[in-house]
Amino acid sequence: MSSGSVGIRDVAREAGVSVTTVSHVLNDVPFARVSPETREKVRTTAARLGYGPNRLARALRSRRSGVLGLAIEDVATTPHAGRIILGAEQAARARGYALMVVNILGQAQAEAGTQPGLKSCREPSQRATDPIQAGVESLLARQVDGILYAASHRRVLQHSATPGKVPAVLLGAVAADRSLPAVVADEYGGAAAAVEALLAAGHTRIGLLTTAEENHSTRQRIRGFRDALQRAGLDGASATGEAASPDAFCGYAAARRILAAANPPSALFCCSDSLAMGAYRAAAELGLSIPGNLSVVGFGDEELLAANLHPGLTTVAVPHSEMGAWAVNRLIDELESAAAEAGPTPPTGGPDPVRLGCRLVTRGSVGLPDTGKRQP
Amino acid sequence: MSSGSVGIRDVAREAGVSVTTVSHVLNDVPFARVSPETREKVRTTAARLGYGPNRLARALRSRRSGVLGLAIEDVATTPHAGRIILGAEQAARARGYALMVVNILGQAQAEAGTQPGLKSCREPSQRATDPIQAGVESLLARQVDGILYAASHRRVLQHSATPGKVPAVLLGAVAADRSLPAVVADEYGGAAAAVEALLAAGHTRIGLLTTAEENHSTRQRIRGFRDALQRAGLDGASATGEAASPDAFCGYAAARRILAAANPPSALFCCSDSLAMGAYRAAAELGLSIPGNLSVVGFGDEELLAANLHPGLTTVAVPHSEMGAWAVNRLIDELESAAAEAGPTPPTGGPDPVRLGCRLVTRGSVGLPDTGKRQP
DNA sequence: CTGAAAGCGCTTACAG
DNA sequence: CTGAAAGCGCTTACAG
Repeated sequence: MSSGSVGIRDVAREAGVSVTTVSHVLNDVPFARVSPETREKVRTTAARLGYGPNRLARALRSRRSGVLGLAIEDVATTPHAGRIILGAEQAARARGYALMVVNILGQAQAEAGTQPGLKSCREPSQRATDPIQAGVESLLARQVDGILYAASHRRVLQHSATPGKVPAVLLGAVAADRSLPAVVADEYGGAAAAVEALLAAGHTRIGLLTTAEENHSTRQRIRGFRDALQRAGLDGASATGEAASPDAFCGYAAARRILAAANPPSALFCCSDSLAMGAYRAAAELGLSIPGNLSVVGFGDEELLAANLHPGLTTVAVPHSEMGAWAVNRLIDELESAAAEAGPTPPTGGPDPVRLGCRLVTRGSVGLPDTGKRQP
Repeated sequence: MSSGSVGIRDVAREAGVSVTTVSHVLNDVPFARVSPETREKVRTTAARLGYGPNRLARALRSRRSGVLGLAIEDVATTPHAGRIILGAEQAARARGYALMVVNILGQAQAEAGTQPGLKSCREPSQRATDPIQAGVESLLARQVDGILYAASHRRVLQHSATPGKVPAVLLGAVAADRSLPAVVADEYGGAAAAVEALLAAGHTRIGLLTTAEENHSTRQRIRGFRDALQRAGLDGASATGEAASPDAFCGYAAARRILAAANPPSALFCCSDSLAMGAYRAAAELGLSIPGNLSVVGFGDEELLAANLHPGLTTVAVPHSEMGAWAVNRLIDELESAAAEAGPTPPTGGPDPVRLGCRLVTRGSVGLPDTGKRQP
């Protein structure tokens, strides 16, 4: 009904005014002088008829579709995608925009090899085969007002000549030339917060369970871990285990190595929840109870893992939903300021991406250091 | 560039023909008689100028936006949403459509209480507060050609006066009056397949680990389990454990009860991967190795859990991506047949939803029955 | 304070 | 085989 066949012309006729006036009133056009009585009449008539504007007509005429395009990598394989979509869609709807979504396939794997970019560096003839290019272009062809690009793992995106002529914001990635606004999670700070919680509980021997994989996220988490320990006057390099790959089994193997050492740590900071899951198994096999004999902190807050482990895993949550909302609001701000003033696009927020804080989610895996004697 | 400022008029001028002809050629209008030479000239000119149609203008004129609306429940809290979006978007793009996504919040919880419907049964004044209504209406206001509604847990949706005047397809749910096409997963068959794998391995004492929660999915899985056992001449009611809630901890408690019984089963069919995770812990505590002493099959194929458990969990995968694709294709078929013929909408596919098969994903948790003596 | 008119970029009868 | 013209439903200068 709200998108029924009643148009602005019907409202105008019923209210006894011109379509111009109806348009002015319903859109609250700033400089339109319309008497309060007329406004009221138009409003009630529109409501009575169940008038809803045809967004297509409006978009065509005003050259603004009110639609934001979200290009998102590996929507089905990363559990984060849903939260980004949630945050982005809510924020968009709250400001009167809609979200069009395209999936960018296979970036998790592609990343391991060459670094694909927002705009590929290959010859034009191969362009169509670049999934990023293809996805972004299908959005552009739909007249979206702006684009959000969400990378599944943080990395640097080549994008030379912006995705098109529309503004864009990056999530979980930065542009190689820093020309695009970007929002990332403060994983460094999140890791530090995790360590600080361990320190606060009294731990002084804190091990690190990480993966050998070269990855920006992991590096930030390790740095956050090391720096937090150093600030506390402790050495972070002692008990480190590197899992061959970021799954629980490799985490298990690495954790066993750490815990079998001469002076094993009383707590473990794990660079992912999967690794932490492996640490749980290692602890169980070694007869160490969590958190009685060993405290564990994970990273990622994957509900499915963290809440199902026993005891529940205390872990660092990445603010995906907030990142989605931030990116949308940043994009809309740019769109609307550009529309209001013919002035140049506002500064993109500087060369550095905005960092949103990671929250420590406390469940049951952190306790006091084990003071007692352990079974030999 | 493809959505640049070059319009059909530019192509027409350059090619020395009318806009009508350009439109006819580029859209392959069936009854348009255009000479091959002219066609060729138009095509090359369009390509040379980098012409891309303005979808907004096309949509306004043809009354078809080429956009499908996907209303999806609990996108951030269920791990399935991403796969549905993936399948739906891929299928849509392959047929020239785009996907607009809105999130329907809080249905996982709402479901426990009253059953919300596609169209709520409350007074009109409260409508705006119904999240389903609000989401679907925001899609309709955007002139989508059709709607996909994806429920997070299968249930019956009240929808009396269809979401609007556009066709709709349901995913993981059915309409109360069966008036809408719907696609669901064949969870009954999936459960049966899991049991059959266990039977094939030689198991005859197969326990059931389920939850007390009243839920359509769970009921189907239980029925599939029971019927498969019965077909094999076995009794499925013997070793059953009901977890208070569907998480790993309750699964653990229930599994301990089952396994502590006098004549414990040699295999366990679990109605979810989370429950299976609990079963792993129970087995470990009882000194039972998987699959040496106990075989386990889960349901859901949650990568994060199933692949991280040790050994990997053999489990039933729900075809979310295929459901998304099926629903999109069904919707587009309806849209396009309605456009071609003025004839009535084709039958909705009968009163029953289409059931897509669930695949058994084999990892390492199923083995031969334990023939040997167990530690007392 | 209000309205007549142009036009966004297409598609679609319709005429020839 | 091809084209002139109307019109989808709005917004936006512009005139009064």
